[in-house]
Amino acid sequence: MDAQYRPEIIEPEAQQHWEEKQAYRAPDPNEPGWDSTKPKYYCLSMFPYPSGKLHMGHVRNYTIGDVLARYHRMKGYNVLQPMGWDAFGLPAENAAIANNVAPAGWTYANIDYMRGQLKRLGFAIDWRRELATCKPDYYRWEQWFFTKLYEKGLIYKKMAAVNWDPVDCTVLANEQVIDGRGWRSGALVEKRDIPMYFFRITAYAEELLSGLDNLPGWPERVKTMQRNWIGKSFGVEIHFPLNERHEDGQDVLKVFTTRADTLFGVTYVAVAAEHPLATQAAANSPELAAFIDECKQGSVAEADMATMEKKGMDTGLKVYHPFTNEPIPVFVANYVLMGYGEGAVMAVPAHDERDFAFAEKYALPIRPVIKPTDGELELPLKAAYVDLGRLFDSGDFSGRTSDDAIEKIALVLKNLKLGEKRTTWRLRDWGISRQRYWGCPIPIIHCPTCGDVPVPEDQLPVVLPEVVKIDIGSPIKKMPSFYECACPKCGGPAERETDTMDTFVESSWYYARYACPDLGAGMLDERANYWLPVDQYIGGIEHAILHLLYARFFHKLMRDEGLVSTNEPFTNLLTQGMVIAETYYRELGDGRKLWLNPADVEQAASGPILKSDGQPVMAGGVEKMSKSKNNGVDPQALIDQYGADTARLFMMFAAPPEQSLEWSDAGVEGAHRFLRRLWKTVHEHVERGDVSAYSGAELDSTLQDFRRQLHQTIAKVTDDIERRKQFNTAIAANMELMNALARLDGTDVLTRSVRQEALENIVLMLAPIVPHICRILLKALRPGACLVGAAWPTVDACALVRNEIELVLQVNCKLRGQLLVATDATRETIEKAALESPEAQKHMEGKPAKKVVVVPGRLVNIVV
RNA sequence: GCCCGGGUGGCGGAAUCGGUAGACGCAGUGGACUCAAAAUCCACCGCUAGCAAUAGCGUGCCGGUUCGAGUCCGGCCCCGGGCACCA
Repeated sequence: MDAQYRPEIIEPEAQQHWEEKQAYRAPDPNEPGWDSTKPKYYCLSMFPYPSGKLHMGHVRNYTIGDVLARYHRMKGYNVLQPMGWDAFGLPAENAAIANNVAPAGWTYANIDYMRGQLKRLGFAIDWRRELATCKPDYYRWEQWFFTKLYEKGLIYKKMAAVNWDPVDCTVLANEQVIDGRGWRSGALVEKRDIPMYFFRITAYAEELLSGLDNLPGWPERVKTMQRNWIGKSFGVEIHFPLNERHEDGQDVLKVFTTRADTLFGVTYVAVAAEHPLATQAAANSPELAAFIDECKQGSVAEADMATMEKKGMDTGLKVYHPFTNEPIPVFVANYVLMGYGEGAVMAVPAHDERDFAFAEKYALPIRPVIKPTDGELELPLKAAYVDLGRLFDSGDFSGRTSDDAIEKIALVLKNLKLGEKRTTWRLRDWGISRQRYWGCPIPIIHCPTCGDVPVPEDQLPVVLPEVVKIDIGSPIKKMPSFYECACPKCGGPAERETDTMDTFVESSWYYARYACPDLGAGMLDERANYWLPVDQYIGGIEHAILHLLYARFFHKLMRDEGLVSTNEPFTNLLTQGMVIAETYYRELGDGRKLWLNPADVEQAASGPILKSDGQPVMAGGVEKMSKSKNNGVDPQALIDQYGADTARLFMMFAAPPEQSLEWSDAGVEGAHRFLRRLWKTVHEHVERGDVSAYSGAELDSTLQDFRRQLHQTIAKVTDDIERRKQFNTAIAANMELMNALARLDGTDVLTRSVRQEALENIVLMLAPIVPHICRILLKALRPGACLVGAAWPTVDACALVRNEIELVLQVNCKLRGQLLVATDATRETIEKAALESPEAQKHMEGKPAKKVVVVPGRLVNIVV
């Protein structure tokens, strides 16, 4: 064994060895190497978008996955850890325009570079399963599945709003709309309705909601976010007649409310700008038409809708209160969403904050009808009273509680045929059409006679041309060779759909395809049912809702198509916190921002400056590492300087996985120092000659204490990795053990055998985190041993036994000393010993004890 | 704006079920080794007062429950993630 720790030599050597031996190949059932007695463990990290280089978030994500994969391998599982590329997406098009290259070439070059980086980090990946979603052998099955769903009616077409840039004449992603303007053109963005395909995710809303209750391995916060997102709410649909006389079959304005108890407090109703009533009223009011146009400005993003100034305009139309027949004005309001509920809301300013603000702004009446169950309202209201309570000024319903009134009002409305109880969902159907080039083509042919016809299976895949010239707008929309085709039904001339699919579609089923990436005859085969569900899924918390909900949805779609047999795709979920970093930018002349990488910026006395020109830059706040804000930190420099093990160790030691982490490389030295110390310790030990690990001779108290710490550490580290998934404390425990080992001097055989036992176990415990160095150290300690196939350490229960324990002694909750008692001491003995101890006597100052609290194994607190 | 998290020394963090706040590491200070430096090793290291023993304060802020709160409850402030076309 070399006296020096040289990661630059041992790491590539280990990686080459693993690759040659296919050490991390995960055998499928009945393949060579498959062992039917081993339980399977499918460990999956979210695949990366090939943006160019890895960033620290990737290192964090994949190291967590690798630690869990390697740990379970040591525990005797048949472990699958695959890797692939979420290869379609917007950044490829942007890069293509900026550098005048084709998105495909750019993407493949990035994949090659990033694959090299992943291999350099030494992850135990089965690389033969690698897939890229932009390859036809992957997306052809997505297209095939699309046609199946289309035939089942689970996909349909409707009009929906997009961000329209009127200067570039192109659709913009929400990310490309900044302060209501197109990022390239700077033009004011408009909402425009275009036809789009939708996945009927709402048909699965109930199951997506209830299924969360059967996912104990998911973080509660993710389940809460998904529940809120799905947003099942029970309420009442109320019909406001458009005519004064209530007659059957008359026109009504439908609204949905969860607060039917406030019905007598309605002082106006508000409809969305796209609502038919608004259109009708605008026909003879140019002023209103102008206002409706104004509402159509701005982006379609909900965050923009919710933060913009609430505006409205009276349509002049009236509806009539279903109970009192009172006329109620109809407003058009920019905050009412056409896509949610009925595109109309009843407004109760007294009991809704938004309505209250709106009513104050437009001097509309505020009519309180709910008061606290055990008190009175302070009138006039200074703010909306939004809690449930008791009704007043509400006709026959006055005096009832809110809950009671909601039931009763729904019943009476139903009898009047003016409404009924209803369940609504916040979840909307999933629009998947994108007017972009670099995505999976939607397999539909538009025929003037037959309408929309799905592409037959034998004509799949619809291949996306990879060699294109790209500027603003999708090249396939200008490419007759792509879109001109014959109708599969009637054979007449027809046109192919030129929209592509949302990239979330590819990432909704890739986890299943890893089981059988080579399958040419179908989407999935029996191997998927062996490996699925994923036992451990690891990825960023930013995917808590969309990606994870879509993947759950897709799994159910695949189940109902008979492709998989389980209900949920991911049994256990670990949501890693974001790696965040400061963002820096400079304003360009036209108001746009040029984002600068933190690596190119340094802190001067005057503030941040660009290293290259020494001129100041603006700090834009701390955000998740991303391509668009250019604040990703490339791990390559770290790997080059210290090696993969140090990068992995430091990343795992920096913070627990679920916590967000502001990037700083302060402390990398310490991680590296620890590995050098570990190397040196093993080297010195083995240089003294072979010794076998301790096996049961009589020990003095020092060695006994040390062995107890060793086996406590094994227990703790096992629990930290397996249950707590907290690696920083697992590393810290090993560091403490190393510190204790360093204090253990003595070169007799017994001490050396205990040291051998400790070092073997430390090396095995650290192996999932720093596999390269541990591979060499294990070989040095146990000549002939191999890390691949090594077993996880076990706890020697005998080493943990102790006769006495130390309790904390408190007087009035203040720490006053320690108390050594027998492990099996009774409460009475402990109390007596505590009261008699000199520390207690001193601080009790002769006063009698009011109470003595004994917490077994922990402390005694004497209250005086 | 709405939904979900987080806030502990100079810094990253620990305290797992309400029981010793600050493990482990970084930075810093002092020392050993060295011609010197690097590396390594040893010691100290929350704040205030004190020579010290020790005392008081201390987990974003305000209040509450409890013998006991970083941990539980109520209210606020700040930071991060998501908001359906970034992935």
